[in-house]
Amino acid sequence: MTAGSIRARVRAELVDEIKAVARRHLAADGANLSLRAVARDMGMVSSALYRYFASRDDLLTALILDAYNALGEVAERADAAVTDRADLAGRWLAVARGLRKWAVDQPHEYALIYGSPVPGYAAPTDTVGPATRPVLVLGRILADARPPAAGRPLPPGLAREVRQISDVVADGVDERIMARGLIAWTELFGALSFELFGRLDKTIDERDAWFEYQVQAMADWLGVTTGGGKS
Amino acid sequence: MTAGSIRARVRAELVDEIKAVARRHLAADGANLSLRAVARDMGMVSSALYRYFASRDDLLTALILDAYNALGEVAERADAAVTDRADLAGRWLAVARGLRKWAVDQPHEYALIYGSPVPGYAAPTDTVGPATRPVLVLGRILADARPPAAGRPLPPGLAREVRQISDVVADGVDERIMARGLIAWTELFGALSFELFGRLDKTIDERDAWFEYQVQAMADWLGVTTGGGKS
DNA sequence: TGTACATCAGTGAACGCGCGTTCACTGATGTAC
DNA sequence: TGTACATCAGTGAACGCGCGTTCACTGATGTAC
Repeated sequence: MTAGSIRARVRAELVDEIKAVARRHLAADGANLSLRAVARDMGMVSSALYRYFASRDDLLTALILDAYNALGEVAERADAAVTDRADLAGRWLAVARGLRKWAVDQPHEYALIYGSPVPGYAAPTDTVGPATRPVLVLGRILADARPPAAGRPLPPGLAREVRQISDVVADGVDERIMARGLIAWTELFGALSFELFGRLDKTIDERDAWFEYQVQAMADWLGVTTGGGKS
Repeated sequence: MTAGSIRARVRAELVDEIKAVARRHLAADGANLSLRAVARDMGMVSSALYRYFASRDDLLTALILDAYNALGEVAERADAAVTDRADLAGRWLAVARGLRKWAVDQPHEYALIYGSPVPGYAAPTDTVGPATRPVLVLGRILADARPPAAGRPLPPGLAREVRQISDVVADGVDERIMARGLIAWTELFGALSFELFGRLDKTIDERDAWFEYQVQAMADWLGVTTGGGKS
């Protein structure tokens, strides 16, 4: 290994450490993360951070990108871990549980990507790719499952758009199926946001059971029931 | 009218004006609202605001309370406007549309109450009442409708909690019905958050149609179908 | 109706703080010959 | 292997800014008798 690569490695490690410290600061400051506070925790002077990130927004963007990628990877791994590839309810549940575990473990990173947008911050275009990674997993499940297309037909304009999504993520599955998937997806993230943003406080303490019930209900509704219900 | 009441009225009007200006500032600053900026817009010196609000957090709390109440009122009015009280899908749809209209019209107030929690801000307990106002409307619809209880049974601990909710808001309706309602509710707010927080950008432009499709699907699923579907 | 006093709204200066970013700099680490 | 130079990491001071909150104050508006 050449000397140059050492410098590069140290640099990469420092970038990682800065991001780790910054992630810890998300809890206290939310999206108005303080560069100076991060520098203090790093034992550096604030201007030194500019060797690693061009601006505060750049650091924030890096955190956002990492969060999307982490979440995407969680979804992919959860799906991949289901050995019976035909068990669609199983795959949906595994992905849902994986996403929730990640979100509960790093609530502030979840808030960063699925919470209210940061005022004055515009995400650069290169966040688009990683942002769609989790949906790709949903798409793959639908594409493999091809559950019966049920429900109301979509109005033409909407149908076109949903089909476009389906073409990209779900191998062109019927738009009613894709719409179902997106609705279940919306419910899933709605559930996560309710739980993490405090809407369940003093109302539902049985968080695990409630989440489980919700995603089971959506699995049933998706038409991929495994018949595990008692009734 | 006595002179004292004039002073009180002027005072109340100023409080309202301050809140209105502050609401406008939510767009730019989000939850880290600047007292000084509000004072500037009011043509006042910043310390003058302390005649009306004890602190910045107090002003924020007032905005949050107003937002909850406004949303609650919107839901109540939308429900009340449906003349056929037995038309449960109609009532659900009316409430959903009303909530969405409000949220789309004042996205920053929506973000304030349904977005990521403000770091360092703890909502005082008197926000609890207004916060539940919208759910009460859902409860009343379920209580009037009593759709067939379908779906999986709830595990005992969860069933107890959901029943408690049902007792408070839905006249003790069966917990499976209440759970359905809550899931639909979660989907509804998930849909609003997706739309308002940018998750639909560059993916679904037909916002109205998509929202309509989603809440129709949930209405059908709630078991309160009016049979309007073509298939 | 008029006067004496109390209440209230708003001012302006100040405190102490933290922030993002720039810039000239010092030393150490790497590269080329 | 040794030297001359270039690159890079990190420092420390500074700029200019905005913030929430306190405090003594001035004048106007209300109240009591």
